[in-house]
Amino acid sequence: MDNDLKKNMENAAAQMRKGVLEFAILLIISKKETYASEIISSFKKAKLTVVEGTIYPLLSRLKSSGLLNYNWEESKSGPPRKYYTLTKKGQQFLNAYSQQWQNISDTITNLKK
Amino acid sequence: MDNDLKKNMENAAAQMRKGVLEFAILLIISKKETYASEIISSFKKAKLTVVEGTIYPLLSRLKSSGLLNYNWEESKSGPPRKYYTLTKKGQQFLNAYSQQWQNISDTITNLKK
DNA sequence: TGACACTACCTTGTATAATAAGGTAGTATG
DNA sequence: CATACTACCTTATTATACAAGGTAGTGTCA
Repeated sequence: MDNDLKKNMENAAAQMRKGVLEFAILLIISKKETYASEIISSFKKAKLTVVEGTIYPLLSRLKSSGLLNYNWEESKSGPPRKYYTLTKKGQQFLNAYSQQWQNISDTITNLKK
Repeated sequence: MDNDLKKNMENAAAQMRKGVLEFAILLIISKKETYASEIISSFKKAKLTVVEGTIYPLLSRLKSSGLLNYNWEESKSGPPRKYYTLTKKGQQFLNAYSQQWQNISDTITNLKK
């Protein structure tokens, strides 16, 4: 069925997103401190769907691994937000991630030839 | 601990590999028909470690999803090999994968700015 | 010919993690 | 004060990478 193919492809896309998710989040936070809901919106704009059930546990993981910190900040239009920032360790980690990304990206480029 | 950081980074690298694994395998097979052990060697050369326990189930999955076919061929130096080829559906799938890759790759590039 | 190395296949059990679904609570607004 | 909206978080399910271990064909050489 064509539907089958479609479903498989969505699944495949999801697979790929996963791998870069953590990297992308660290990248985003390194640019400016931000909170979960805003991150989700950013991804949506970039056409990379990420849902709440994915991002909250992930941010918690990164926090308890010492890559992120957060502080509560009041919002003028809704409940308070957890603004995340990169720790020094998080920064080191992001650098390592960048290299990994480069390596994988090069590998794919080579395979395509 | 520094060791902790190291372990985390290896883990991160693994995460990233996962996402592109299926795509990379389809790419490799699209270039020339090949068998599991040879694919593992290819990855090793590209510094993307992949082990048997990963690749055999994955190839089976791709086969039963109709993306791959295989045929047994005798070897002059060892047991017979399962040579895999892309089906038409596999080819379509690979094309979709390529677009996905492009999208994600572009997104990362943008986030880096 | 029989022991060992090598290549190639495959399976089982475990751990991790993304996702779907559903829940709590603060703030704003008519 | 009811409703909408935003933002947080948790639980149960499912998928799957990997470590470890197993089977079997072929080659080598003493």
